[in-house]
Amino acid sequence: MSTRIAKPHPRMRKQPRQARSRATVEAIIEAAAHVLSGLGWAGFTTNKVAETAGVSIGTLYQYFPDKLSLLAAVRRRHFDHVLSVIRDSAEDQKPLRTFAQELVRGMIAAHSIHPTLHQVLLDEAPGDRGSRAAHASFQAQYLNHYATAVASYRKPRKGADTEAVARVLSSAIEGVIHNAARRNMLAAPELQKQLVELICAYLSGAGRIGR
Amino acid sequence: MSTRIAKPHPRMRKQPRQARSRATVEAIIEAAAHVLSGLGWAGFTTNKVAETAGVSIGTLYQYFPDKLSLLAAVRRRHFDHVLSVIRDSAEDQKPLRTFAQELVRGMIAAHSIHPTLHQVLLDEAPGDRGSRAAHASFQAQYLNHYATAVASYRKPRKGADTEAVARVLSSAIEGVIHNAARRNMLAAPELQKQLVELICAYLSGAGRIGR
DNA sequence: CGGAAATGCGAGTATGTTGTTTATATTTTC
DNA sequence: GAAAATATAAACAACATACTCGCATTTCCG
Repeated sequence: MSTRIAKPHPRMRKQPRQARSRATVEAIIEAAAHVLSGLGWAGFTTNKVAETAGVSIGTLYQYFPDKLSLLAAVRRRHFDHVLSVIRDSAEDQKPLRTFAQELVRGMIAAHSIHPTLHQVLLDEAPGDRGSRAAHASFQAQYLNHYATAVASYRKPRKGADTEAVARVLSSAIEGVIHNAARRNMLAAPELQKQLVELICAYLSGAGRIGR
Repeated sequence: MSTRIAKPHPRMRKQPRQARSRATVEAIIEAAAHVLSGLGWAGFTTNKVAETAGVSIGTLYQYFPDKLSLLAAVRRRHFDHVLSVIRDSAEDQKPLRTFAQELVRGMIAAHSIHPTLHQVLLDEAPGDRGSRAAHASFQAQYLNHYATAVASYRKPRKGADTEAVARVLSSAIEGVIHNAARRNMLAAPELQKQLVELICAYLSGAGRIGR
């Protein structure tokens, strides 16, 4: 009984056709994000992901041809989420403080699900060879949204590069949130408040003496 | 908690007595920092460290009983360095902007040697079992120096927790520097300038409207 | 010198990890 | 009820790596 398993293209993953399998795939990606966030890239093993998803290792390999494609799926999902948060915060013309509050609230919420996922994705995990364009695109959009906000809330000054300001602002926010996540302090209201203060103070450009 | 029966961490298996061996040990620690920073905790192998140090693996194990003791040595050295930078920046009574400039310059310099070492040490590498007290002590001193600066430069306000402000400030600075290190942008003068701006703006407490 | 101590070497080993496959079992569809 | 889709988990093969051991080389010191 030779199983006539058609394996014409081993690099193509199987498409989930029934509802059951779609749920399985979703569970796998969710578990992957959880493992990645909790154990880091070093602890990100396919077996561990399958176990966490409550699914057999064979099932995982039925939908993801290899480890990296699974990582790519997680990355895609998370980046889409974060991008939507920034986009929503900066879409209308709001007062500076309102913008800051919504942004901070959204970012904290996004990182509360998988506290260190963002950092792991950026630092530890290997950049995807398969979709390098997608990664660059995310970075560009990410910065672009910040730059838009900076441009609209900060009066133009001589020698103040908007892009540089956007980079400093975004990395400062990320740093604070990442640090808080490491201490399980994301929910602290004091943190949220001070982060808003930081953003408002920087963008309104105070503290400039004799310059 | 009573006395935890931790087997004392053997710092060094053998004490270097001659000048040659002292140089060897130094080379090993330096190489370890380099590997940790460049390859991360996952790429931190004893063989790789020995190779980088231009030293045989056997020599390494003559002075460090195991991998973790080597990590501990790197951690000790780096933390001492960073602490001294903060201490020096905040020692005298200087104008806010001067303090910020010295702090930023020092931190950038400290991270220019091994760009991502700090982050790897905090995030990826396992917390040392042998000297958990030392680690906590570093964290405490680190925050304490920031808190001192915050207290002296920021007028007390109702409901503004000094410690929370210090934590936000320090993590924001770390975030910016870490991000810049990842892009090899640590040397950019625009970064340095904007980071100083951020610190001054936040500590001078501008941007507060109707509160 | 010259012997002893200190230092350095690096192939080898033992032990584990992990991505992936495969043969088989169960569920869904028609 | 049969074929297709989906799930299972044991097993494997390949690789990685922390650490040891026997020996070579350098330094010390009378």
